[in-house]
Amino acid sequence: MPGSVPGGDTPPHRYNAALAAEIEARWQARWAADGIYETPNPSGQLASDQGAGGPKLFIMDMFPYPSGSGLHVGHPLGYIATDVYVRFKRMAGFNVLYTMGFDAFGLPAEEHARQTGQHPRTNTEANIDNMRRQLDRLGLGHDKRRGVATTDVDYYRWTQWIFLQIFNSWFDPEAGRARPISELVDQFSSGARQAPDGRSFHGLSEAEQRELVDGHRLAYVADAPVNWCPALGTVLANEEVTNQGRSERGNHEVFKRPLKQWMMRITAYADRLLEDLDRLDWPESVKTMQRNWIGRSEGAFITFPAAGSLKEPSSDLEVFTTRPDTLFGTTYMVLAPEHPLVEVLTADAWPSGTPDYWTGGAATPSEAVAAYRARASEMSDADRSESKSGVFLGAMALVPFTDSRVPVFIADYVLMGYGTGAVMGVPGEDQRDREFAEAFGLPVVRTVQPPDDHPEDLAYTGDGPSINSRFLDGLDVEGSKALILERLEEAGLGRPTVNYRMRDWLFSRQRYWGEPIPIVHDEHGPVALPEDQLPVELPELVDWAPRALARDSEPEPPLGRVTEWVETDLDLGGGVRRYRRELNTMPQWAGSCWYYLRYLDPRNDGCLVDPDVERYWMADPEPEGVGGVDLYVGGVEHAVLHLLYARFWHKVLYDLGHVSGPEPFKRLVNQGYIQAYAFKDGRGIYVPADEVEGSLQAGFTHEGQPVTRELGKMGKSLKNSVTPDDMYASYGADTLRLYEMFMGPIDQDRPWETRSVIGSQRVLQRVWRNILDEETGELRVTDDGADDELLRLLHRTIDGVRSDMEGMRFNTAIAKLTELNNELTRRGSGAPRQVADAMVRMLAPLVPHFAEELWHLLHGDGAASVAQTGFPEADPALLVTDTVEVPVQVNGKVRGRVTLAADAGEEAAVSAALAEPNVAAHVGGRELRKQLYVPGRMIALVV
RNA sequence: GCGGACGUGGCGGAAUCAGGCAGACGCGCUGGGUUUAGGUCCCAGUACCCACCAGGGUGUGGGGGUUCGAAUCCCCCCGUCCGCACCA
Repeated sequence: MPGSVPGGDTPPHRYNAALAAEIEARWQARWAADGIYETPNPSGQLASDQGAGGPKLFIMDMFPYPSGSGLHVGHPLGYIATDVYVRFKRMAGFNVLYTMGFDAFGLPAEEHARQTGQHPRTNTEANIDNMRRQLDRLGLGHDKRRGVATTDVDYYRWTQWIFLQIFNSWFDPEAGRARPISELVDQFSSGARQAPDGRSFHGLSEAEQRELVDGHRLAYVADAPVNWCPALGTVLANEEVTNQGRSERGNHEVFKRPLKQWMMRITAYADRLLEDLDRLDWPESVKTMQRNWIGRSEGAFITFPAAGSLKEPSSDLEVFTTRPDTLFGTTYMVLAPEHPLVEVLTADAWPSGTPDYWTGGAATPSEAVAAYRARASEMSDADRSESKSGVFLGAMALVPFTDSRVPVFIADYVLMGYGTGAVMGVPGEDQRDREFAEAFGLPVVRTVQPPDDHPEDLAYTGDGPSINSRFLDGLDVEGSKALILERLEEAGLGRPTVNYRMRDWLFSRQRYWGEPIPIVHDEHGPVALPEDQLPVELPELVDWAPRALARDSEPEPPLGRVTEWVETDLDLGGGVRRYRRELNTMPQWAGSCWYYLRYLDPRNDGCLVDPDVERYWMADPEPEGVGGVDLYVGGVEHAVLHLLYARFWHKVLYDLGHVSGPEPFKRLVNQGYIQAYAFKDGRGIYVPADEVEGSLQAGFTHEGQPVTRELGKMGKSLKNSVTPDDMYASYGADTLRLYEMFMGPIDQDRPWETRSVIGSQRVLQRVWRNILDEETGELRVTDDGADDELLRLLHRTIDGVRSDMEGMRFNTAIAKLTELNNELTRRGSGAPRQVADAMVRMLAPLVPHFAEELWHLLHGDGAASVAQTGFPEADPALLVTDTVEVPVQVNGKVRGRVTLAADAGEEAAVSAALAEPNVAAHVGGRELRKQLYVPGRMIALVV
């Protein structure tokens, strides 16, 4: 334990873990008592008598889930970074809103409840307390009054309120935005908008009217195939299912199951979610992930009349394609195995001449289809991609504008969830179709002339003149697309369309520990509760007994067990009636979709946020700006889910006039992960990393046995966690903060090395010693002014640290401060007061307790907090120098340095360079072919 | 396969935005000092090779190019990490 040796000869006033602990506790208590991190609102309950000074800034971390297992040193990395930045900005004169809440609904608390019988709220609150304790020790400058937990009834009341806003809205495609559902009802009612089948709205029954209107809502109930995860006892959003078809949480099996579920119409916002990405200051990787997730592609729907072996003559096939120009290269069609037309199209018997390998060896098409479907449902997605498979339906389809009849197959390379679940097979122009055609002996017709060097056996996807395409021949891809679409539209057989990979957001969960959905049901469907009946509080639920979570079980919302709660008598307008409550709860993402808004006005019980307060913090100063949180820091794992859902909700609230800008998060930074070495023994079992001995050269051992080293995520499973509590005990919170910020750029992953932490403590010890005598505790600062050289170094440091802090390059800011302090150390005497003063203020954002202690030693106990002083400003006059030392290159190699007047011209610079002996030796009297002087940077000579 | 990011000492990283002294700062390591000892703390050295020094040569994954000058800009290749992945 460095610095904590008892009874040694450690000087009594050395800065070590014990002293740090005392300083940190003392200042944290004082800061809390003085409320120095409380940020005023412009009006309302959190306004200040002094008013809100300086330009506003809203800085946020992604709020954590209060896990029961505690923190490791990787967790606070982002929090420390935002805290340093916030403190810097406050000292630079900004009114900064900075706080933290908890995303506290979720599965783990409910699982814990099932195991222990303890109410999830008890467990959740205990976890929050523990996490607060660990985080408070870091000295983060949060405005504690503003922290919220999504599980607070006063909070989820507003989550439910937002749900009602969404439920009570529809997306008007002409206006391109959400509007109140009442305006849609008015349109139907007045006849301005026709019901789809041309009937008058007033001619519809109540049930029909409700169904029509409900079908337009942004939150709606749909009977759709959903991801049912029996092991978790709930359905999951597409976003929560991995590519392997398993649950992201826990890696459990997930099954497709048709169910009535709440959906959110996020697809209506697909284009706006895509377009506005261009206006955000976000990492390019995150924008790319969102673009890929939305998956916009322009193409066309084309109708292929079914031909032959028809049970129903009208069962035409509609496909989606991005390449309508290749229509005449269609030599077959494929439906997804689950496609609803499969039953209709499947022939009674194989047409004569059907090859055996088209039948899957079955006696009839129906048997082949049944067998293929059964096989496909058992195969994992990974197995599927191995090779192309499928079976013939015995049916044919007609290619538009031709007499060409092509066979119809089902195959699992066509997905029901994308486009129409049916494709036209064009093996000449699509490599997947090519592979299928080869497997099934289907003809290949090229419709675009490939270049001469294009391999014969590959599809050609590039541009070129159309061939074998009738009236398209000779046109390029672009021209062919335009003409074929024109002809298809004339013929009523096709139209341009935009297709998205993104689907609507599946919003309901069969869980207890989530926000109740504020809906009741009557015989016609869902009815919104009026706002004055919010919150709908979670009923107490005592029955935590686990249910059988068998593979073939049905989703069962736990709230259904609270029978006296389920049935409720309400007067929603037409007198008291009996309603049945909605039993599903919201997904964990709901609470995190809008918490940044509640930070602004956490105690307001009249609205979710006061409009005046919202505008102050969220409106963009630039007229073209998107507004929102000025800086949002969090892990890249939320690139799609949380950040997409929050943007969607924010846009709905924007359309309805509740917020002032279209985007919630103007600037996003992803902090890197802290990795740690993990060690495996000979059996491949991880051993506790802190018990391993040895080195890379000598080899690593655990209890005498050799172990192998690898780098991985810090955590329990790799037995390589290091906790902040360990670091507080060994070094103190300020050293931990300094080390984490010094390790590297904020957005980069980096390996944790406990043995390196000592370096950051040494830096602080040396600063301490330059200001204070370790033996006596007396100040060592001198009242002599700093000499010119030191003063210039100080101001260069201020200039550099300021711009590094501004750019969140804390590692280089720390390096510059270390250099300044090393210079003081080199000089040996005490630091001149003005230098000590500036250095302490520059350190204050990084090591707030340490700096506060020194600040008060320098200025007396009655002084204001260093956090409330200004950040030092560089004197421009001290940044320019009279003379500069410039390297001299001869033929591209540095051969010497000369000192020049700062304003020296090229001739003076070159003659000074030639006078330098080593330069002269390399020039060797030869004639200069070229000379140039980049003022202050470089003299280059060419001979 | 497609898309993105990246590649610098034994290690983390700096210089990359704007081409201009590569290796700031820290860890580790080596030597020395303090200390009864270990640890702590302090001082010096530390890219590689040659050299007593002065100095010279090589060097930023590899190859090529632009330039007086390239870690930085351009092209090709190799490698690592991340995301997507039969999306019609």
